Amino acid sequence: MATKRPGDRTSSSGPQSCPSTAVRPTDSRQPGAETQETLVYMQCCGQEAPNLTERNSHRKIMDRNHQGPVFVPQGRTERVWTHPPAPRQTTTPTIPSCPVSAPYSFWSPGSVEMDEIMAAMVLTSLSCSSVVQSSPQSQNDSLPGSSSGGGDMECGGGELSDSGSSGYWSWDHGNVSPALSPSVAEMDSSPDEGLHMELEQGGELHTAARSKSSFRGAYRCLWPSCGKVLTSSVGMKRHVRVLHLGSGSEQSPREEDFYYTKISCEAPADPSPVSPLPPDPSLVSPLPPDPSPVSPLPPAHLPASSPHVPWGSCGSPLSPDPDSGLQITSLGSGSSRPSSGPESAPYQHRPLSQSAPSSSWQIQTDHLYQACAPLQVTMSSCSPSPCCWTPPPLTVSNQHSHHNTQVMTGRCRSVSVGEQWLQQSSATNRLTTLRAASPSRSHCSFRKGRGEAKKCRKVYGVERKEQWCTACRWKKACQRFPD
DNA sequence: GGTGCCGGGTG
DNA sequence: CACCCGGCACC
Repeated sequence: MATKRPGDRTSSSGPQSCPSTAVRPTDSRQPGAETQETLVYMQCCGQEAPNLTERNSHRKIMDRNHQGPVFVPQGRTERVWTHPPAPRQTTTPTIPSCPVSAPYSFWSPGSVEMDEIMAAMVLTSLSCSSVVQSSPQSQNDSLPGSSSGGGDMECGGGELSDSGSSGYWSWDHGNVSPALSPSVAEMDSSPDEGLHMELEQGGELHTAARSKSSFRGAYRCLWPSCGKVLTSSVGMKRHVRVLHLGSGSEQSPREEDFYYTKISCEAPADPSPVSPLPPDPSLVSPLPPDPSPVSPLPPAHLPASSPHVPWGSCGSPLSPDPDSGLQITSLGSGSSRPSSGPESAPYQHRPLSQSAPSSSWQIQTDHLYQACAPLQVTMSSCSPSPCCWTPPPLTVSNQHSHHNTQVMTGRCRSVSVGEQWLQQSSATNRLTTLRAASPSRSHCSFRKGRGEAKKCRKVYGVERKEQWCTACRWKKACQRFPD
């Protein structure tokens, strides 16, 4: 019943999810995610991360993940959840070198502070660099002890990233540890990752400290809630294949190309904190790697893009950043979508190689699609208001997610697209998504604005009812063009 | 009023 | 389940 639903939302999602969200992103909501993040940050900053014990284990996992192509979402989630306790561990390390002095206050005992700190850090990092990467394993193993907090960061990032959120972590570390010149070691050897890029970035960042803009070429994952940025195409392909397409078996190698785009950005000086390409922590992949990317949705970019918001891993929407959307958008089809205002963001992202336009559409659609599902999940994880586009149903740990998942999940996958529709809808969808994202969690919801969604009825018309998806025919939620 | 979809009914 | 439809929220 309609009435009922709304109620649910409010009760579960609204209040609970964002208790005091407005102010602070990380609150009690999701202990797991938040804590984790916190942890990561701390470590990164502090580097020494005394608490590594737990970390280490995680790292290992991460490392594995990095190296190994296969990520198990579950792993991520679990890890994440496990963390919660960890934060406390962070003792008050004396971390002198962190550039970001203010934030560091986190050492101080309140978790709350931690949150704030995190937020600050995130902002900082965002401004500094957009590009991130999952870090290589090697560092992790070696441990943070060595001066580089970077290692930890990455680790943390890695995990997250692996899980889907990774990207942003990485950059965080970059930002965070500007002072620390990331030791070369950090960079690590794996060619896949395109570490060298990091190096450069790191170096620049460190040197210039976030203030300047460093140019980088990187590959950004276009997957809806994943904003992961890698320096190497190979690494990105792998990322896409593993995390988004599934173990990568089915898809033709080519397919990955559609899911990422090359970007060159000048970072830093970016005034807008949010904008940086955030690798969306959110995530990713739970969706079954559907080989055929067919989903009507336009690039979920928006949501994805914003994801950068570190906290929560939510993708983002905290602050509805138009910026984020930009990047992704571009790739859709260069020609077709000029760029909506927001898209024109400061960063210049270039759609790289997306070869066939048509394909790109599909991809986008998929993203959206997926995005939907994930969203719910994300929300849960995201602490603050934002909701999110994140992903993995796996993570479902929250209240919100429950219902969302149920609903969304179901729909996610079926779909064949009405191409035409896509184009039109894509634009609209985007908007929709944005909206949804920005408001608080609730949006994820089910009933979305009517006007924007095109369903079978609109697409095919009543006359061609045969072509409607069964759900539409039965007056159920449209499966073909899910919100 | 048209649409999208939940909730419920029937076979 | 598949197939329908009443009814309601949205637009």
